[in-house]
Amino acid sequence: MAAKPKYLTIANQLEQDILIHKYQKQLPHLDQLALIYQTSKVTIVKALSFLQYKGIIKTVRGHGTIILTATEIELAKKDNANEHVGFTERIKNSEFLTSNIISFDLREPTEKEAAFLKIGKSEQVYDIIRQRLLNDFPVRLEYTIMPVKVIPGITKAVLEKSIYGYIENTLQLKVGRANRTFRADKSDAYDQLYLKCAKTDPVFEVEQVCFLSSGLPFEYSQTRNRYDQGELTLNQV
Amino acid sequence: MAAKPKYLTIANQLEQDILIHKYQKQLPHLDQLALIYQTSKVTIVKALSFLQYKGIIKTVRGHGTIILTATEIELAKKDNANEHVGFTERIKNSEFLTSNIISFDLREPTEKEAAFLKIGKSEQVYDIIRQRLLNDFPVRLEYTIMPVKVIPGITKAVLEKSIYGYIENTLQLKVGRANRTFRADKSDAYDQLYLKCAKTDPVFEVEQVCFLSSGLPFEYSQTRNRYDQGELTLNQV
DNA sequence: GAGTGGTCTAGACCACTAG
DNA sequence: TAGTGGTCTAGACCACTCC
Repeated sequence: MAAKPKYLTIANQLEQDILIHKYQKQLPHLDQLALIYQTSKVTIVKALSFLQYKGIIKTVRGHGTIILTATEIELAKKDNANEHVGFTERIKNSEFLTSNIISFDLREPTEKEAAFLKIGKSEQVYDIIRQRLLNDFPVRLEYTIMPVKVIPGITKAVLEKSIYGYIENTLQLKVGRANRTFRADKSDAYDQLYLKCAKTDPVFEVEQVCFLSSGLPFEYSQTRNRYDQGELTLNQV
Repeated sequence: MAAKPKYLTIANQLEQDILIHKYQKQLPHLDQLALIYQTSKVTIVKALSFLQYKGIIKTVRGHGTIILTATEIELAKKDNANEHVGFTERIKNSEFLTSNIISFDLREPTEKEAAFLKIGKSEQVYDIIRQRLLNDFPVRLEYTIMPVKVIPGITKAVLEKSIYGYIENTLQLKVGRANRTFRADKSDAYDQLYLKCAKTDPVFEVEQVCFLSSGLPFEYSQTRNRYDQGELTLNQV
């Protein structure tokens, strides 16, 4: 018995069929698909709504289910919004991402940080600055603030590995939602030093607040990306 | 009879109830909600999955439906990814957005443009450069390329009003998906001139390809935002 | 094991598109 | 008006969490 729900199995099968051009511009009718997959209409609808979400098809009420053009499907796959989730820790395929800890302190939060993390002014936070290198070339500078109360026991050893791994495996906490803001900014002296960028080079900044699945904020961070090493692509309706 | 499907009506009602703290940390069980709203369980599930998508609740199989913290809900509402859809034309509440046409020409596309727009090298395109001002202050510089064949009849009068309005109302075409890439870049001489920014100021660039609902690409554009006037916020899981 | 969310069915009916 | 996608029901059963 497949662990996957039937509608996902059907969605994946349909996706394959679309990719090999088994269907041309349109899929068969819902009833026909229900017959083909020996299932009910509602299940087919669910499968199709998943494919629509993925940017592969488009349903038009009263008309039919249209397969998007190859160009649209191709671009939809460039969407990397989810790769920025846990951006701090994500390692891309076979690339060599390393950390260089620039500083690691304990202190009280600023007013802004306390507000973002919903903590009192006297509750201590870790103040972590890390340089991230991709194949030995600096790509990001990360300023991370975390409340000690929420994420206890961070050490240099943890920072050198993965904070997220520590949170999920050692502390057995689950990471939930995140809120990220992307913007351009001027580079400052630290950027120039640690990103090896010119004085006139901008940086691509990602400011984020991350929550545990319990709803507790556990990280406020600012990531300064070399402007030639970070961009975000979205596919939208 | 409400034009809205029942599950949306229920979702909106539940959202209101959550906002006025009618429920504390958790919603009633599915069966209970089905009873309350005199509907079937599946409809309730659909309503909840919509609220989950909106970032208001979180369903946990085997446990219940949890209301996210006020902080999370608040941040979820800052997501402005969809405001960047039709960014070129969207006018914010009661703000005064105007256009200043810097140039408007017809020419053949570059190789890159032809590739993005899926047209031949000899098919003419409009080449439009517009400065956008918010309350008389320059905020964006837009470079827009459109194939004449796809969007015929563009004039300066159209540009001064709204290209999207012309496409949808006059040409009766429907706008479909868009693919956008956000990045930081150095400002160039034009940015400095038309965005009134300093030589060292960066710009926040949005590069996009837009499609008609038919799947035909109709616009390739690069929008250069003053770095203090444009940012993108996403809320993710 | 009790409780709760998720999936699935078969069929009715609604809403929209297009000729 | 015919064809097609969307919603809805009532109830069965599955999958997961927590005690």
